[in-house]
Amino acid sequence: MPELPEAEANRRRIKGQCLNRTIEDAALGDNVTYIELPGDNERGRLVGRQFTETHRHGKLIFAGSQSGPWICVHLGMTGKLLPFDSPDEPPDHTKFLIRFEGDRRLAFRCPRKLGWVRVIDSPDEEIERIGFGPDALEISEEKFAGVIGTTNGTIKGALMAQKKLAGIGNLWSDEILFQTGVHPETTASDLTDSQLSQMFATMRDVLTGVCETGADYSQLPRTWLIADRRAGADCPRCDGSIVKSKVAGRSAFHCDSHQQA
DNA sequence: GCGACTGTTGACTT
DNA sequence: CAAGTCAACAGTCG
Repeated sequence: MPELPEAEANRRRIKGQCLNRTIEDAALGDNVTYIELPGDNERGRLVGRQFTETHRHGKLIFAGSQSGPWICVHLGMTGKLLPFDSPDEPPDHTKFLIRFEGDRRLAFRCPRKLGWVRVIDSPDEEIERIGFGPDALEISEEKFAGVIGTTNGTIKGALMAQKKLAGIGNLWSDEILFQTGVHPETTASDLTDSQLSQMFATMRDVLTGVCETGADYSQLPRTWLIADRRAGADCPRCDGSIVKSKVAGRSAFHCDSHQQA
């Protein structure tokens, strides 16, 4: 579950179920080669501490406290943070497991091992270190227009560039462009002020809308692309049809009628 | 069984 | 700066 709304749904689970409980243990799961996870010393730093607050920036999820330490989690393609209670067993493909006092547990499930977990001192420092741009739900319209409108590459690539704008990936970039009526290969710097303004509003609508459902796509309006995001599907907004292409190295889906190049 | 997908990013080359 | 390719991984689908 990898973009901003999915990260937000995972953050909320931690906030709801894993705060203010003393950590008794932090352990690695099975088969953890090739995946970045905290080492012995870093895991040891968590023991005896509590998470008292959470934070999210783009696709990154944080849990920690003012005095630290924090965990910083990236979900990759298939990562998920799953709180549960003993004696239930952790899910398959659990790579990192925190045991809180009492029965509460937090599992990081990550079958494809493209996600990671770090123990850090400060979310802001980590965001700075990685070099992420502003969070897509915190950026102002002016800064959005400045950052996106000056990119010489494709608009789809610009929306997905985490160092410009953090939080949007393949799926929701397609949705935003679909709803704004802009072709994914449009050169970003060719967009008009009006198009950028409309795209900013649509971006917020899409991201907040998905967040409100807890990233349950079945609850999203039928007029969105998401349910028909496959080659040959009828466009849910006009009499066009959905075509698949490759833009910025990713599979892109758009309507051949209301998203003209 | 094989090959080609897949919501991620990073390194590297053009 | 940006695009394209390859790489990392494992599950799923045809």
